[in-house]
Amino acid sequence: MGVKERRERQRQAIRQEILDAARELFIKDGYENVTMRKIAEKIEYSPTTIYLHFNDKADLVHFLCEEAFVKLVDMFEKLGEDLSDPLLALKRCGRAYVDFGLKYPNDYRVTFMMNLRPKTPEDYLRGDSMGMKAYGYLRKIVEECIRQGKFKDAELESTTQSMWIVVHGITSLVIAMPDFPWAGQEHVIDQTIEKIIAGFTV
Amino acid sequence: MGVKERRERQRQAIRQEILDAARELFIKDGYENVTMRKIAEKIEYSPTTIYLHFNDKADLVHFLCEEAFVKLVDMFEKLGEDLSDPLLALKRCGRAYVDFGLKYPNDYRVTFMMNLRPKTPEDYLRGDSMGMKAYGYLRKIVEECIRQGKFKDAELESTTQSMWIVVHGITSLVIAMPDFPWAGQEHVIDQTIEKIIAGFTV
DNA sequence: ATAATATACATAACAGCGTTAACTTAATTA
DNA sequence: TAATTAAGTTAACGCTGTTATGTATATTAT
Repeated sequence: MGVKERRERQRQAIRQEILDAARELFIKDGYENVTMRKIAEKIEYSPTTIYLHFNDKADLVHFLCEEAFVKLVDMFEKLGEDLSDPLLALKRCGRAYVDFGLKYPNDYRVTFMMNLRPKTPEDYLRGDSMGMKAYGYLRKIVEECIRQGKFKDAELESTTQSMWIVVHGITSLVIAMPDFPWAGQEHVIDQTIEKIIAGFTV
Repeated sequence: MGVKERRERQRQAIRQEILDAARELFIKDGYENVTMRKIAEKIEYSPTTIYLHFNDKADLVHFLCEEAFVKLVDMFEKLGEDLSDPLLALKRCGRAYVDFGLKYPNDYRVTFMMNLRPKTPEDYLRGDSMGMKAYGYLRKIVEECIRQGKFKDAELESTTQSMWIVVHGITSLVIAMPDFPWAGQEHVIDQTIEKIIAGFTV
């Protein structure tokens, strides 16, 4: 009586087809230029089939972005292992954040620059999204900086948010204005991260 | 023979009508929810009339945003007058930037978070947009910080960009995630600005 | 005064979008 | 063999920005 299981497998198979097609288009063209019809055409199904697997376009793309952010979380987990030099870990963490955002600009845009599917304060506190999980790892490193006395008189939550603000500032500005005449993009990125850390280091 | 002048006046009058209607809708509903048809209905013209005055929707909204950014530039001009304490001026300048962005979130979104009508490097260097003019004033203050030796070993352009990155990070993140549980929004804003300045202050 | 011209609009339409309702077809179960 | 369930399609709705075409009016030239 494995008929239900087989059907579920088939169901998941086409769901995956949709995701793969959508991801390819999304990475290439961004949210606005991915259309349900184009996805459908790519997998040779009718557009309405997509709605048997996802509530709407925002739902589908949100799922893609979560998949991408898993990679960021993975990277953060590794960085959080060695906290012997938390300031260095923090710097590397910030740099990893920026690099991730620049590697997946469309995913980053949807997650942190567009406010598609607006969230409530509770959504954030639950921390079920990968973006928020990454925030948690950042906080852990900041916590260790404070614990080891590298940051003096720094309050955990607000300091974490300052750090987040800075790496987001870099990422989002470079994504939004890639052709801006940066004074050495690499240099500016590293410098800004270093200086905000220095600002908290007494 | 003032007929041409009168026609031009009438032409400008309806252009202004379009701008006023568009601005009202834009401030209230944001770029995506302003439609040419809604603007047209508001001024009781056909939608196509708008195209006699603006190339397209992006063109029209861009004009609105430039109008708003004039206010930021005005503010910056005043702040740039007294540079006796350039660090304080820089802090106030950063704070003014953020306050402006939070006061006109839709204008800020279009100008610095959406990359509608993508710009070339030359566009930036010409510095004809109000956003870039504001950048110029920021740089002037940073320049004075360096000149007075408040910032040591700081390079003008990259330091200015680091400052811009920080204030943009604050602004864009708060705009994109207004319901995030900030650890005291005012506090986080001021702290982040203060700490990046401190980072550059040896 | 009449005819030609230029300007200011409007109407209708195109091509696309996300999404929903209704229908068909095929596979499974009773 | 009949009833049921699921999968997928077709057609349509109500939008969107934008363009091509037409019309009426005001100005200019004859």
